[in-house]
Amino acid sequence: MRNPELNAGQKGPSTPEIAAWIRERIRSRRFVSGQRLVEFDITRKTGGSRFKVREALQHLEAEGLVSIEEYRGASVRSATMDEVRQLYRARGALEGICAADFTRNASQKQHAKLKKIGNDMEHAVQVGATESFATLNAQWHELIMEGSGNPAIRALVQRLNTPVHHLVFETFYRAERLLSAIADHSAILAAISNRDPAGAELAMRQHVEDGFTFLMKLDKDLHFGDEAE
Amino acid sequence: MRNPELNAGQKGPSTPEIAAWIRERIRSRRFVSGQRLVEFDITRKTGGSRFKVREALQHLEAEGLVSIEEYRGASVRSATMDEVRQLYRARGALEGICAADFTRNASQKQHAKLKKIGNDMEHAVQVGATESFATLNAQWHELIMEGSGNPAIRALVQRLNTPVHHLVFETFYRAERLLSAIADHSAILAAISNRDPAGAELAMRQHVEDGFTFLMKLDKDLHFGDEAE
DNA sequence: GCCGACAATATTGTTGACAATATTGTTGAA
DNA sequence: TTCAACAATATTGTCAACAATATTGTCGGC
Repeated sequence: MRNPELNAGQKGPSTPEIAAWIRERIRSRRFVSGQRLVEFDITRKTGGSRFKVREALQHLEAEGLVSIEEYRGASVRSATMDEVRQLYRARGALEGICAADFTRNASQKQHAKLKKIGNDMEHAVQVGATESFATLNAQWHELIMEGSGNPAIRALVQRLNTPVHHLVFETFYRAERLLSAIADHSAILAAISNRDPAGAELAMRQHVEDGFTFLMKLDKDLHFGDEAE
Repeated sequence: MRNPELNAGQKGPSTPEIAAWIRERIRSRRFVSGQRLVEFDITRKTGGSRFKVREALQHLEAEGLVSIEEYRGASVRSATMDEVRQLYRARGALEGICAADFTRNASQKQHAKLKKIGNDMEHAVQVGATESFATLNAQWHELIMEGSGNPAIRALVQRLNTPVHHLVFETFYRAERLLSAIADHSAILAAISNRDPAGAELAMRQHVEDGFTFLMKLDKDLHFGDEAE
């Protein structure tokens, strides 16, 4: 148990690598909400120096993933349900814009690819391949943001997603949601194909906000009887 | 010239204070785009230790205001015009959402205050009080985000604004823009008063995007003949 | 005079030690 | 037993010295 899990050559991992390591652990729920992130532990487990670990934590704080208190160090930040609602509202607006801009700016190739991913997703649902559905879904949304010519928004949305990932993950194991997502995607694709930016925007926003509604229901089921804090 | 400009008691300024000091200088164009921020200089001028200066710079990097390269340190990041366009597009979407939500959620008091600030702005234009117009304008937009019940979006927009502040600043010295902004605000207020969320959203988005159009024209005038980097 | 190689300086990255503070454990009395 | 005061430990914040790298200045050859 002495060897670090992260080993980048001789010199130890870089600050971004450490940040990514922590981020991944938060995503995968190995670091849970509220858990304190002790510098020394991370130092040992990643093999990075304390200085770099500190830097990494600073970055994560700026991203909103952890919160740092004086003399108490960093801990995993938990988004309240209301915060998640706000973030989803923002995401809906931003991805809506991207859908509209995709309609205007995307290349023929990107249009084709979007259609293909959509088909693959339908197939994944029929087969029941949940993980590949999740991957495809992420690709689908990424593609729309990419084709819209708005890398800045894309980066923004990526950040918005991070603090709520654990919940999103659960979503992909519910068949109802999968089917409804497929239907939404078809509607969005139809609007895009019809060169209807406003329609695409509206449909996309609805899709994202429905995602939140579903999430909220799910959360009620999962954390039934949890006490706060 | 030996005394630091920033003096917080005996122990020197804190990390956030240093960050704010740098931020302010970038805003006011005393640090211009591309300029390198040498740690030692900032150390001397603020009175903070190098360690804290470093931390402050890290924070600013995460905010997107400066970029840090290995062994070359921090320099003021310049947003390209296309980036500014994307940021404004995002801002339009987000503030649009806020306008719609303000219509639904804001208190009577907030409605009244919005109206009052609007009147004050008109007055400021008539008198030609540019600075107070700028302040009021910021307050006006803040109030809408506040009354919308979306603090997360508010924080997001605040970030979006920072990297383009120098340009925005110039805007407030052009009478045409001031008048057009007043007109936009009236339209937005009207929609809000009529309890028309969709109308408010549309008007707000248009307002923000018009701001960008104006900015772009302005930029062409100002940097006429500038060579790129 | 102009250009490239080398030396000198300046600047940043990193490490380790120490100080300040919080957290935990222990003791003793009510 | 239970609680508060104190001591011990753990953890983070800060600093100063050193190493690595970039930038600038200088010299010699062409």
